[in-house]
Amino acid sequence: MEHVWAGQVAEDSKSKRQQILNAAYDVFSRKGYYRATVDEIIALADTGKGTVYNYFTNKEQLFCTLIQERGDPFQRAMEKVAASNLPALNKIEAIIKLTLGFYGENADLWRVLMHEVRGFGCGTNQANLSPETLEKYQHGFASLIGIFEKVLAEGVDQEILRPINLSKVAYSLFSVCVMMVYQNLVDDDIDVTARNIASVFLYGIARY
Amino acid sequence: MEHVWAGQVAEDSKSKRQQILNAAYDVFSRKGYYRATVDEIIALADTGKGTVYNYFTNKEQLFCTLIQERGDPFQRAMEKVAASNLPALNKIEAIIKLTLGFYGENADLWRVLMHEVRGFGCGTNQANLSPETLEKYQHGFASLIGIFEKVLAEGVDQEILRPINLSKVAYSLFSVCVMMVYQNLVDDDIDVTARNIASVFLYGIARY
Amino acid sequence: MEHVWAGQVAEDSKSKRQQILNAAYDVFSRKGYYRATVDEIIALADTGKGTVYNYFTNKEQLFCTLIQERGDPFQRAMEKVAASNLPALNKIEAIIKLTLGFYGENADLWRVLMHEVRGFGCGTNQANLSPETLEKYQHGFASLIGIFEKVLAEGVDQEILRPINLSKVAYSLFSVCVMMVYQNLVDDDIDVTARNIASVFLYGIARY
Amino acid sequence: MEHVWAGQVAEDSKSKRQQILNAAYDVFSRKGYYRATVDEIIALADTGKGTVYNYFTNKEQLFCTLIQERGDPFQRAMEKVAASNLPALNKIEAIIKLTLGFYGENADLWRVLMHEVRGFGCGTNQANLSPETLEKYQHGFASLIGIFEKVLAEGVDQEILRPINLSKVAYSLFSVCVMMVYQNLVDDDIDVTARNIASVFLYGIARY
DNA sequence: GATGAATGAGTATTCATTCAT
DNA sequence: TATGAATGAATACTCATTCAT
Repeated sequence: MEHVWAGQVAEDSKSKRQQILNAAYDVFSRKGYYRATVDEIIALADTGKGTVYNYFTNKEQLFCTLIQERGDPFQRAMEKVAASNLPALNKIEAIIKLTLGFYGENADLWRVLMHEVRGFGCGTNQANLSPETLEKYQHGFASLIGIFEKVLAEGVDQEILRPINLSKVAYSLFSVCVMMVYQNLVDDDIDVTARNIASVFLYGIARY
Repeated sequence: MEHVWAGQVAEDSKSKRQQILNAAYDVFSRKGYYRATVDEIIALADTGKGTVYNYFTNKEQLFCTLIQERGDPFQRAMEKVAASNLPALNKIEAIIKLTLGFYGENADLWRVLMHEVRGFGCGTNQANLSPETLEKYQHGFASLIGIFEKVLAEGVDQEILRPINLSKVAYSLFSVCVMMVYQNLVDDDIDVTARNIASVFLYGIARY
Repeated sequence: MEHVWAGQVAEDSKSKRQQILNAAYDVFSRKGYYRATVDEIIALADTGKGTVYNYFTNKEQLFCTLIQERGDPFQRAMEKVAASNLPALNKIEAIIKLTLGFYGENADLWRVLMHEVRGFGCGTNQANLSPETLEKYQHGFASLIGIFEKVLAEGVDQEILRPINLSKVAYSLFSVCVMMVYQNLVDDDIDVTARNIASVFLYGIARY
Repeated sequence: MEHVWAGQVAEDSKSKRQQILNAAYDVFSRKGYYRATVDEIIALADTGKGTVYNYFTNKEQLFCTLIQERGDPFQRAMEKVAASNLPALNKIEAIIKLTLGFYGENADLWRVLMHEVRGFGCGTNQANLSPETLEKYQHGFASLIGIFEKVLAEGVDQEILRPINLSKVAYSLFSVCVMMVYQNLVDDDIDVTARNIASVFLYGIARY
């Protein structure tokens, strides 16, 4: 696409893949999986159509790569917090904060993902994505919730929290985080929002 | 239409239109708006293609009819509870219960609706549905949340609840209800789940 | 459609056909043959869809009936003038006048007809109308031109006109009449326009 | 695209796009705009359906391209004659000849165009083509007639022609040309026909 | 590697016509 | 006779994917 000097070419060939990923992020976020077209992606990435298929076997695999590259660091960060030796309550606040931060940054793309993986991991799917892909993300989602559960379990073990249904509360906490993000209800200072969420879940909204 | 015995007539009068609506419910629920094809709907409804367009002007209008016919009674039921003179806490539990019940019954279709109306009412849309339709449902969603807020506000006024950010808590409560439904975490006895959700929000999960 | 007294019914059943024809005239004129829909016609005629097919076997046959009912009187009027014993020049002016008048009144519908009968009667058709229908109108058109020729021939025989190619001049005269109508170049007093057209053809536009 | 010998290249560079245009010319000419189907065009052009939409945005735009590519040279040729310094009478004959030639070669397609642009530029349209397209061609038609008028005006100015209604005669001349073509009344030697037409208009058909 | 021309399966929608009442 | 619900063939257009250069 560029008839320039060699150095440029080398850089270009390295960045082609990234250019495509960046463009794909943009387009998938704005249009959703189905309405995103390869044509729009290449226009934005300034590449040829074939190039996409050199790096990615599929529209689907392109999408998955995107998800993975962005999601993995988050997953690892969450696991790191869970494995740390912070006090239980601090851990709870920390994972809330991480979750708010991550979804805040990736709101649009993850909204798309969530729809494609229909209903946060359940059901009778016959979606746009292949069954294998679907399963993968459902699994990933489950392990994310697992982290919430694990942290909550610590609180229960340490008798800081009442004996609760871990799974339900984990899902609830997660859903509230996501909802706050999607409704633009997260304060400029994420810490504040995280603390508020934690506060509601810990102490409730009733007087006394 | 048929000079047969009453039972038949009753079935027939619902006939084509209802058959189509039922089939559409099924297909939209399983496939989402975009992937749902009119062809599949008519195959399931056992009608000709033209028949769909006799009763509905559009794929979109078919979808909207579906949503409206199911959603309106729910909305009204919610408003009725809000307008009742139950004690504030009972109202809260009641709207939670209604919400769990409604989403439990319409889980799949409302999942689809929520995706199309992107992220529960926000954002940079370029969806499958027309802007007008979109706006309508965003408005409907907002008024649903409004009911949660109103009921919570009563609790605050009556000094049963602490002074909270009504909007945030309303969204939170709603999101938890929906999440419970979508994760199949609702007990056979909805009352139990409703009470548990209320309990967590009111008194928190911390000991003391 | 009306639950009225018998007399009315009798009138209605007679007028249904006419109502449909009137509506059809309107719709075909405005939309052309292809874009005219039976639905629009019945809406205008205030009849049921089936009724159209009681009186007319086809959309095509409905159109043809329309053409015939309007065209036949014109054809006969033309023939009458041709058979009259007016002086040749007066005959020419008379058929010009008749033509201007007829096309003026039926401009839109005849525009449609002319298109369907592609190119005033020639060629490699594969039109909307059936071959038989086509042929019929091409024949009708030919006999119309024939009348022009016949009248011109009289002029030549009587040595009022130079020896000309009758056919060419006939077609020319006709085309000018139609063009005047379609371009709204016909004066309020048709006689004036007819005389002008005759004048140009008879004496030319050159000085001397 | 092909590293082959020149002849091949020439053919190929015209290749798909031109194949489609040729096929489209054929089909539009035979079927008219509405009945011409993209399926038939691609069958004739021996291409895939998508290919058509790579080169043309629309069925309409395909049609317009066809018209433009053929019509523009004619329009320019006419303007050139009008701007030349031939004697007025020769100009008249020349534009008649050009018109006969052009419509002779493009009879079928222009018949279609004329119908779509309803009645040579008038009226209550609700056509198949978009309003913009329509307007464009109505304008093009008007400017064609304008050339006739201009040339006639010269004759009047030079007192070769009587003071006539330029517009009416212009339309008349044009309509006669077109009619001659559509009725296959043009002689093998176009000059002859052109001279005859001019002769009738200039000197009339009456003796003396 | 990079490209983009070519492809065709897939989809919403229209509308003349039928036929049971 | 009048009706209109039901029908399905027909049609423009989209877009992921391939492959020759």
